[in-house]
Amino acid sequence: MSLRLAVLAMLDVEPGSGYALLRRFQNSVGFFWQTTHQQLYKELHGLHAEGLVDCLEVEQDGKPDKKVYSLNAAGGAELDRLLAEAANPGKIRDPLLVKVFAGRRLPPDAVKAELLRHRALHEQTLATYRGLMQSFEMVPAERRERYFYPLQTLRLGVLYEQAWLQWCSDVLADIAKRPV
Amino acid sequence: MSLRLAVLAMLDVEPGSGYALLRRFQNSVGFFWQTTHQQLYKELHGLHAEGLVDCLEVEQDGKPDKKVYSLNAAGGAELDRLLAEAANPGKIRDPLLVKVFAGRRLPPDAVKAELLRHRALHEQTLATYRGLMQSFEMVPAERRERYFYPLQTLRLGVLYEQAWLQWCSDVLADIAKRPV
DNA sequence: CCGGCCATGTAACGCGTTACATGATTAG
DNA sequence: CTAATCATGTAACGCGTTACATGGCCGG
Repeated sequence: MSLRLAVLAMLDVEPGSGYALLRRFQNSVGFFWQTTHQQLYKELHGLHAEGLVDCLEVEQDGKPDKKVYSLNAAGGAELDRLLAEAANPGKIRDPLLVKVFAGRRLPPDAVKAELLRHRALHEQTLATYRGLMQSFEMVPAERRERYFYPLQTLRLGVLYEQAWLQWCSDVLADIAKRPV
Repeated sequence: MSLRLAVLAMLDVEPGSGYALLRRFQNSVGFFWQTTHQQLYKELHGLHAEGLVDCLEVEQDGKPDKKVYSLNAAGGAELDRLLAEAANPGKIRDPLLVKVFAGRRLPPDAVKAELLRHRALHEQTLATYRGLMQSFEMVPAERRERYFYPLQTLRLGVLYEQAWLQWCSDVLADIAKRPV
């Protein structure tokens, strides 16, 4: 149900076409709840069929026509209902940990290489989150209140990536210390 | 493919029935790659059909019969092949973040309550991981080498839960600081 | 007697991913 | 000329979850 919640929340902020929503998605909620355009369109169809969103077809010149979706009263109620439901924490699900678990079977250099690669990837993601957080700081103070909660989610992203970086470094250090 | 990798890795350590594997799973790899008995049995059937594991039916008295699976040469080769493949980092996927993202629509107390609940859950999980790490310390030094890699994965669990705890506390503090 | 453990499975459904498909405009 | 952007969709497949199903043994 989180995709539905995410879509309704996006539409609550601002109406938009599936395409536009997807791009907004990928630069915000998408960091901690991924989706594809196929799923998004399907969800929008579903929401429309249930009467939770309104749809307006807009003709454009030079660009394909689009369908602009917006939240209606029923959709707002549904959003509030979903927000009131308790959610369980998501669980860790990372292929790298499965590989490291079985690391004994691999030559140490292969493990090291993979850890270095992942550390670099996590550094990149961390930089992305930091960049986004900085861009929030440029929002004028009177409008910053609107972005209070989205900003908080980014803070988790930063802590999350830092934890992974720390771990990659720790494990690399431990491997180096091992008797050969 | 991570389930397959995890199953092969478990069988590499020690053969066992689907049921026994599941329990071992839930106290080790299962922390960062979840599965259910249904999926496990399916995977074992598949591995057997592909000739990657051997299966021995064992009759027991007082208990139902069981099928003990063990890794064969082909399975070992497959395991090494999967281990050699590069894996991508898993992405964050947590409903709580979706909710917090849309937090504006909720009364602050509801957000606080949910954060407190999640903080308690993460504290529990952290305690579990810490307990498991301690039990590793009791393994005699000469056999500890075998558990080097599994122990490393637990360290990530600890860092991960600590990051979440930190975040819950940070957000709660920030909410408290806000102008009402 | 009831619930939990041991042990294995089938079936239905939904979510997620990948591939396939179209077609105009614009920037390099 | 090529690639990207805008814009929407269908189809197939596999992974994951939940429910359903069975049945003996053991401890409280």
